[in-house]
Amino acid sequence: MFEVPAPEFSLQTSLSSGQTFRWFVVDGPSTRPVSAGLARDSALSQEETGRRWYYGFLGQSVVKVQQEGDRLWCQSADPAITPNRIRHYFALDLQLNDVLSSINVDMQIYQAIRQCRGLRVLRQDGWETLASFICASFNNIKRIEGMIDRLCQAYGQPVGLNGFRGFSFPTPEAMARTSERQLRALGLGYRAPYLRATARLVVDGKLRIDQIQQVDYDAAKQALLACDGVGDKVADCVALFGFEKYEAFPIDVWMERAMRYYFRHRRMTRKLLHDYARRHFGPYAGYAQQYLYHYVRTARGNRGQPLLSSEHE
DNA sequence: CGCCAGGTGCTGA
DNA sequence: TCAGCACATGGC
Repeated sequence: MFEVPAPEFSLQTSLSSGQTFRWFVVDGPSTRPVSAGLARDSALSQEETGRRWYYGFLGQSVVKVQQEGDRLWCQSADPAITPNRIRHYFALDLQLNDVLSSINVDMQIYQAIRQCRGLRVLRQDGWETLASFICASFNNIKRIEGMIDRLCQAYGQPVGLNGFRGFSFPTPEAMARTSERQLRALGLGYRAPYLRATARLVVDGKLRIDQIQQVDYDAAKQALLACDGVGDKVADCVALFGFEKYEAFPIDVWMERAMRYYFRHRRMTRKLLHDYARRHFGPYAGYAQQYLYHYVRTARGNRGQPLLSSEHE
C-alpha cells in the first residue's frame, strides 16, 4: 500500500465520466464488481462514496485505488505499479488549474467546470482505448461496458487482487486470432468485423500504436482514421483518451446537446461544432469537451434538456 | 412495444 | 463535399 498526492482531483468524477469502461467497485457484502460509473447511486454519503475502493487496470496490472481528500491510497501486487505510474495514469502531474483557466471562456463551460471540478483526462493504454471506442460507436455506455467485459473474459488473462477477480484486456494478437463469428457471439454486432480488422492492422504492423504517441494530433488522427470502424468521433476519443492529444474534440449526441448553447437556432453539423470548439477552447479543447460531456449527462435542468436516465441518478 | 445509445461506411447527387 | 440510409443489440 502506498500513497500518492492528488490535488485538484476527483477520482469518482474522472472514472464515471465516460472515458473509461473498466473500473469497478466491490460494494457491500456482495463481491460482485459493479461498474464505477454506475456505483454512485448507493445510499452512501459523499464522504463514504469518496472513500470507496476502485479496482481497475493499468496495462495488465490490477490496481486498487481509494481517494481520501487530496491523496490517493493505492495497492497492487505488481512492483511496476509505482507512485509515478499512478501519477501518470491519472494525469496528476498536469496543472489542472491552468488548463481549466485556459478553457474557461464562456458561461456554459464555466458551469461545467464548477460542477465537475477535479475531472481529469486519464492516460489510458492506446490499444485498449482504440478497441474500446470501436465498440462504443452508436451504442450506450452500459452495453459498451458489458461488451468489453465479455471480450476480456473470452480473450484476456485472469488476474486478481484481494477479493477482486478480473481479466486483463486482450492483446491485438488475441483479437486478430479470433473469428468474426466468435466476436458476434459476444454481442458485438456489426462492430465485430471492424474490431478484428483493426487488430489485424496492428499485428501486421500497419498501424503502429507506439508511434501515435510521438506524432501530433493531425497525424495521429489520420492514422486512426485508417482503421475500420473508426470515424471522426472515435478517432478523437482515442486520440484524447489514449494518446494525450488534448486538441481532440469528440462529438457525439450528448455534445450536440451541450453545444446547442453556442448555436441557438442555427443549423449544426458535427464538422461545424468540431471546428468551432477547437478554435473557441484552444489547445486544451479536449478537456472542455470532457467537462461539457459530463456536465450535460449529470446536470439537472440544464436549459430544458431532459433529465438524466437512471444510469446516472 | 418504440426509442435511444460516446457513429461509421457506403451510395448517389 | 454532403445528405440519406443500413447496420446489431440491449436498456429503458
